[in-house]
Amino acid sequence: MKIALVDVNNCFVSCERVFAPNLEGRPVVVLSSNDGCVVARSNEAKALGIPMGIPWFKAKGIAQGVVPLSSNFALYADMSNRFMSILSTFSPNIETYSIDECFLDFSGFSFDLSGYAQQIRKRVKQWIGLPVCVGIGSTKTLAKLANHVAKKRSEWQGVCDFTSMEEARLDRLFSEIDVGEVWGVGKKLKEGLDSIGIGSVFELKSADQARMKALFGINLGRMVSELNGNACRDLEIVSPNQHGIMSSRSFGRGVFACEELEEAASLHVSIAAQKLRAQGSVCGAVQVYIRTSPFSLDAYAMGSTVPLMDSTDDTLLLIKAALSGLRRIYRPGYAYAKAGIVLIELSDKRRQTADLFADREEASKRSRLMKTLDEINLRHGRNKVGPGISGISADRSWSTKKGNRTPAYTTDWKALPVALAL
DNA sequence: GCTAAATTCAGAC
DNA sequence: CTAACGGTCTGAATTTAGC
Repeated sequence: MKIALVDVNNCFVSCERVFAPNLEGRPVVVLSSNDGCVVARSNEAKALGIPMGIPWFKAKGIAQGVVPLSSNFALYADMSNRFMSILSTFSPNIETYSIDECFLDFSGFSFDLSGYAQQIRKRVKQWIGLPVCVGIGSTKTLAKLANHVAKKRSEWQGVCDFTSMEEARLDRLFSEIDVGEVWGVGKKLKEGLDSIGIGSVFELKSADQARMKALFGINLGRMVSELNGNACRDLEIVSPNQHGIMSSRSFGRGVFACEELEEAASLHVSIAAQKLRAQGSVCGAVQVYIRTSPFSLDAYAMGSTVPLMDSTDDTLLLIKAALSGLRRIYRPGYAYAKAGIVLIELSDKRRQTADLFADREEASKRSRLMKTLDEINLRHGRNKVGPGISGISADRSWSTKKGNRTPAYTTDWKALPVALAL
C-alpha cells in the first residue's frame, strides 16, 4: 500500500489570505465561533508564541499587531470542496479525512512520487491559491507522519516520501520526532508513554506491539503496527452516514428567557434536521441541553433526551420534541451561555417500517414541505426559510459574536463586489 | 457472572 | 469599564442493567 496525505497549511488563515493578499507575511489568527479561541495561526502568529486553542482574550497580551479574524465557515467549506475535487484528478481513490486533509491512494503507482506530489502542490496553489504539503507512506499513520515532516522541515520543499527512504535513515529521523506527533497520541497517552521511557517515534516503533496493546489499549497496538508498515486502517473512500448529528452554539451574551432558548434550540433542530434528510436518515430521539458558562461560579448544566414514538426526519416534529425536553430542564434565573441539540438513534429512512396508523396523505404533504424547505435553503442560503419559532435572523440578539467576519466571497452573490474590489 | 446497553473518555481537527 | 474559554464527530474503555 502507498498512501499520500495532502494537508492545507494553516488552512483557515490561508483561505482568508486568498481573498486578502495584504495579509500575506503578517501575523494572522482565525478565532473559533463567538470569537472565543484561536483555531488557526499563520506562521508569523506561531512565531510570536501564540498557542493553538488559547482563549483570545488571554492571548491579547502577546498578540500585539496580530490580525484577528472571525471564522468564516461558508468560505472554508467551499474552498475545501474545490481542494478535494482537484485532488480527485490525481488518484481514483481518495478519502476526505477532514476539512483540510485528504488521503490519496498511490498504490500501484510506479513513477516518481515526489515529483507527482510536487505537481499536486503546484496545481492546488495555481487553481485555488492554497499552500499544501504532501506526506507519503505505506500506511495512513506513516503518511500522516511524513506530512508532519514535510511541514516542519523546509528543506523537503513541502513533500516527504517515506517509501523512498532507507530504513536506517527513517529510524534516525524518527528518533528526532516526539512521540506526541504520532496520529492518535494525545496528551494522556503521551504522559503514559513518557512514564515508561518512550519519548520518540522511534522508541514507539521499536516497542513490543502486544505489550503496548496490553498497557494502553488496542489503538496503541495498531499504531505500533502501522509505524512498522503493517496497515491496520484502510482508506474509507465512501463516507458512512453519521451516527449522531449535533448542532450547538454559544450565545453572544447571557440568555435568561426561556423563549430565547426555545428560539435557539429550534434553530439548531432545523440545521441538524436538514443534515439528517441530506443523508437519508430518520431520527429516533432528540437530546437538548443548555448550560451556563462552566467558568461561572453559579454554573448549571442540564440535558434531556426525548424519545420519539416513530422515527422521523420532519423538522416540525423534531422541534416539538426538543421543546418539550427544554421545558423540563429550564430553570429561571441563570445566565445561559449555550444551547444545543443532538439527533440520535439514526437509521436509514428507506428501511423504516411503515406506521400502520399514520395518516399517509398528511405524511406525504409534510415530506414535500421539508423537501421544498431544503431546496430553497440550498439555493438561497442557510435558514432563509424555516419555522417561525426559530425567529428571524434580524431579531436574534443572542446570536454569536463575529466582530471580524470576512464576506462569503465564493458562495454569496452579494459578496461578489467586495471580492472584485480586491 | 455473563452479555448488552449506556455512559464516559480520549482523540482528531 | 469589565468580562470574555469552539463545535462535531468517532471509537474504545468503563460502568451499569438485565437476565
